[in-house]
Amino acid sequence: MLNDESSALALGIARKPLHEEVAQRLRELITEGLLPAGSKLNERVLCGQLMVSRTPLREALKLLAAQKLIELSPNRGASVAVLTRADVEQLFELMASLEGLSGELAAQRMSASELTELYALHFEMLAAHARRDLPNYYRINRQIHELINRSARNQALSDTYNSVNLRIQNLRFRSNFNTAKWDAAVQEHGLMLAALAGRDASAMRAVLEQHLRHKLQAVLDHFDAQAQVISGTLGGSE
Amino acid sequence: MLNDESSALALGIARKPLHEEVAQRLRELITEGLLPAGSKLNERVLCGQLMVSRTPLREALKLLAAQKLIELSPNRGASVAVLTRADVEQLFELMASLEGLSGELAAQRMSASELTELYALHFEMLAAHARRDLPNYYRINRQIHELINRSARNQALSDTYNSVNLRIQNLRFRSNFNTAKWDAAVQEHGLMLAALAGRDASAMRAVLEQHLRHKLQAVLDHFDAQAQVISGTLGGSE
DNA sequence: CTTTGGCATTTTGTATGCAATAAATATTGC
DNA sequence: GCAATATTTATTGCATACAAAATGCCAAAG
Repeated sequence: MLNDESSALALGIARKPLHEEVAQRLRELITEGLLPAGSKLNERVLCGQLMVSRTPLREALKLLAAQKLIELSPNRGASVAVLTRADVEQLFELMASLEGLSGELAAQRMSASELTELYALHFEMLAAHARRDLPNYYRINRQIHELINRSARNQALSDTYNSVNLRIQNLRFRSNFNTAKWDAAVQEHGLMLAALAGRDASAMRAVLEQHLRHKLQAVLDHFDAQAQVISGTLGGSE
Repeated sequence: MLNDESSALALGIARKPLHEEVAQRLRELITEGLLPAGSKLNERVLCGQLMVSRTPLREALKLLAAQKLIELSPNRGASVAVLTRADVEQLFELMASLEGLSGELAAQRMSASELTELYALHFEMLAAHARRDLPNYYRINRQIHELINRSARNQALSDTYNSVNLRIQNLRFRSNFNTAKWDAAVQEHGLMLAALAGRDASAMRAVLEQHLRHKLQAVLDHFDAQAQVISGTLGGSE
């Protein structure tokens, strides 16, 4: 009854399982912030909004819970995962190591054509930076890190990286981003390219780990500022 | 930090969701080798064996698929994940980095009492080694690595470590284990303790990464030997 | 006024039924 | 006899019904 044929407009082949589509959509809603951290996920309501029955929805929720994007309490349903300050620090600590390994391996394994493509992306990024075009900067930045990841030639690493990245992605978007930090980040990207071109694996690791440390600092600054705002809401002038 | 499992004995009436129990049981069956790699998982059959209906079973399967322990093909069901040689190399490459980070952090953060406990476990392990008691050696060895992990004070790291470890655990159990390699492993454990006692984070990382490289070699030797056996089955004497 | 016990409602957990897809088998044409 | 196709069978995907648990409400006792 709820099976809508209008969405199956493809050539009949390659239809993804419904629970995967649901999971993907929910992931988007969470990382985009439309489902804020801590918000409760009522099954019946979500079924209505996503136009699916409870079975695929519940299967999707199990998936997201395994990725720690949501939390499931027995008999009390699901809610979007909330990250404490400690969680953020730990996730970035892990992420720094993963990026470090990724960069190290990429320095050893990246092909010439990949390096060429990376240079192209780098200059695109410089352009976005010069224009102070933040959305494009983020987009290209992500492409660069994806390319480095691919060049590391380690699927398990990429999967793990992406999984951790999902959990902190919404924070990264919302972090403090003053000009000084931005300039520093761009400069670090220059060092990354130099390390990769020189096949200097340890230098690459060092640059990426520092890159992540700086990013953590920006995120934590924003985190603390938010906490300040929330705790000061009662006394604040609104 | 109290998790769901550890607090289960609080008031006696904490029943775990069925899909979690099913997932745990299936995980055991896979890592123990009772469900060998590549074997097909028929839902109806498993329902009969585990005495549950299809709904919690399917939810459990989604969980295991997210952890890459099984693979789901649309409309064709689930099968236990098969690791290629490349998969094994990549998983160990990642694992080495995770263990390295874990050890590095543990060297900085391990408490005195944890270090004491680690020494105790170490000597127990030496005893098992002296007796050539492999099962106990494995058990204590695992406890040691768990303690190091706990001492790293990073839940996200521990979770990731455990997730990756699950995928290669069955291989580790079945790897080549001649006396020379065993002795070398025990010696490396001695170096680990020295590094931890001396709070030498980088030494700790180095030891653990080498430890994993050696383990990979043992696993790959066994992997290749198995491949040899399988490809030679036709010409072998039956 | 607070607290406690029980009822009603809501929400989650599990089982089952039906439809759709893929695999296996039988059948027909050559 | 073989290949291509129709038909049967088995298995997964999805929806829904029913059961169990939790939440909220309200009244009654202290």
